[in-house]
Amino acid sequence: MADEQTKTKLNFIQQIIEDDLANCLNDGRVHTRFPPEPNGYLHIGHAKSICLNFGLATHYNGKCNLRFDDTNPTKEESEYVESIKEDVTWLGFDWEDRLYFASDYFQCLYDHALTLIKNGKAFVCDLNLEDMRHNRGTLTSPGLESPYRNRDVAENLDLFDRMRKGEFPDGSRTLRAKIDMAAANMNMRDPVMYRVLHAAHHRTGDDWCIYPMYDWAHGLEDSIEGITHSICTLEFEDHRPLYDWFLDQLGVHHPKQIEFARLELNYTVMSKRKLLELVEGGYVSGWDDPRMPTISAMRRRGYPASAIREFCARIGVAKVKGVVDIALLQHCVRDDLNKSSLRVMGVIDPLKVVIENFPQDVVEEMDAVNNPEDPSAGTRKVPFSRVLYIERGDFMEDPPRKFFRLAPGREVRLRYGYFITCTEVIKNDAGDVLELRCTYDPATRGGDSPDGRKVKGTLHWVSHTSAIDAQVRLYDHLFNVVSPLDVPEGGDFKDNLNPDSLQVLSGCKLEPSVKNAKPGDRLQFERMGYFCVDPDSTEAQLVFNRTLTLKDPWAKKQKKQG
RNA sequence: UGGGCUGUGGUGCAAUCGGUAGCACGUCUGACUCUGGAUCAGAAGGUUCCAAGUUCGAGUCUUGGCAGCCCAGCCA
Repeated sequence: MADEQTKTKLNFIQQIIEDDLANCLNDGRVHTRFPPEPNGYLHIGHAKSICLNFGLATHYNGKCNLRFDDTNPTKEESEYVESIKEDVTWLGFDWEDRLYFASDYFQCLYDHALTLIKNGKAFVCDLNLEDMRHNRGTLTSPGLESPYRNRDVAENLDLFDRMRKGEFPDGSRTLRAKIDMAAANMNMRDPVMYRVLHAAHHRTGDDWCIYPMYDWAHGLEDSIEGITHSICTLEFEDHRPLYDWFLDQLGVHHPKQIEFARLELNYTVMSKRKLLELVEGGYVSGWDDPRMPTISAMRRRGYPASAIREFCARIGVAKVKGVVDIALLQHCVRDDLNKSSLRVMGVIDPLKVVIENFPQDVVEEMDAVNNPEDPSAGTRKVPFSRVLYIERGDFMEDPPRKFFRLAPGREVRLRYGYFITCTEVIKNDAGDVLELRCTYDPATRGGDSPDGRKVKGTLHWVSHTSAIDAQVRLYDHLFNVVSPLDVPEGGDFKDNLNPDSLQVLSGCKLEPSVKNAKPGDRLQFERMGYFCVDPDSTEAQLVFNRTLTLKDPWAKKQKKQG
């Protein structure tokens, strides 16, 4: 697989790694990991982390583990584990035989906790949630030490053992690290290491009724796996001293944690909690609704993995929190698809055209180029006949200046077909255009005029004789504002949902060559954009998602003028 | 009236030992074209958060401010 990271200059993480390498740290080893919690589907922000961690590993000839951080059984499910594995693989990365789970380490973590207790560095606390909160103090004032803080080792050992055996109800007791209730860093104020939780775990079932907290588990997991560089997001900067403390107390392998800014994209939200809310509230059809910023949604929509990787390489890595313009992602997708997509003609909003001087029962086979960017893609035949369809938007009865397409009395080219001239407009009583009558110039077969005559417009079209009916789903931003989370007092981010983000069109007409398209296949419908066959397709009807439109200055101008 | 982190064109990133700000996306012009695509050529856009200092020279160093983000879950 192409290593996009080699193309760019060193980012600050690579600089740190190269310094470490130069100093012979970790025997020259580079070992990273991608540690998702299986409580939701992966999104484009995770793709950044995945590309970073796996990319760094391949770049430095190291390894990258996939480890599920499943320390909270109340939120985690196997469905998420499976989707995450699928997404990482689809993105093009391989954890080989290094698939791990935090739950694999529960016993090990427990034993380490025993060590801390024996060394007087951890204690069982009987404070309830409210009292503990109260005793924690505030950002500007120190906390109060727990009255249970100085229990002796034997009692702590006994109580912790009984916690594990299930003698105490949820929330009644915790195991806490004994650090410093007056620390300016809140994370150091005797943090909870274990809580009692009588909940079934997706992998360990009912084996445990106490579960380790993230802060206790995470750094140790990295240590156990021999991770050299623990790359995580900015909000864990203040947690680093705590991980350092645990690791130093235990005297175990000590990875170096490096924090970077997570990806934010405009016109969308990136929090798993909010995405879950959209899914559960039925605002979208599921985690893979093509409007979602999830990897599975992008895959379904037709974004190539290579385009996502390229995007992740281009946005760079830094500690500055920012918001990337979704236009950059779209640019990467277009750039990728432009080179790789086979072209085909499809009319999304059909308008019937009758070529009056074209013979009744003749069907001609026209030669069409499959991909002008790639001659090796070859050509195909497209049927042309007396009755065909063009895009409704390609005709205007009373066109404005600079409208290059069809209008009464005007001549345009049908791509790979003939020049046609509109001679008559047939309307119903309401004035809606029902069909167009045209004539064609037989001398322009294939789309070139022997007399050198030029036309301004070239239209795509589909022959009525062999058109395939399809459903096409058009998408726009899920939210209609740049920053969906910016809401007035009392507002909700869902108020910013774009009511027109999905448009479903049926009766679209496609050229016969797409007949055997399979879910996941990507095509360009000439002039209309890139499309991808949706899994909802049936024998009876193909369903296409529009991945993206082509760049369209005309449409943009129209939109600007309202 | 705590701690941590961060401030470079609209946006995202660059700028080796301090050497006079560059790339990409976006925007706007043209050219070309059997996709109003692609491609090509060009333009606009920056007191590098502010101030003082060191220096021949500061985005880079020093000091002092200011602003933004994160932290008070038995979530991760």
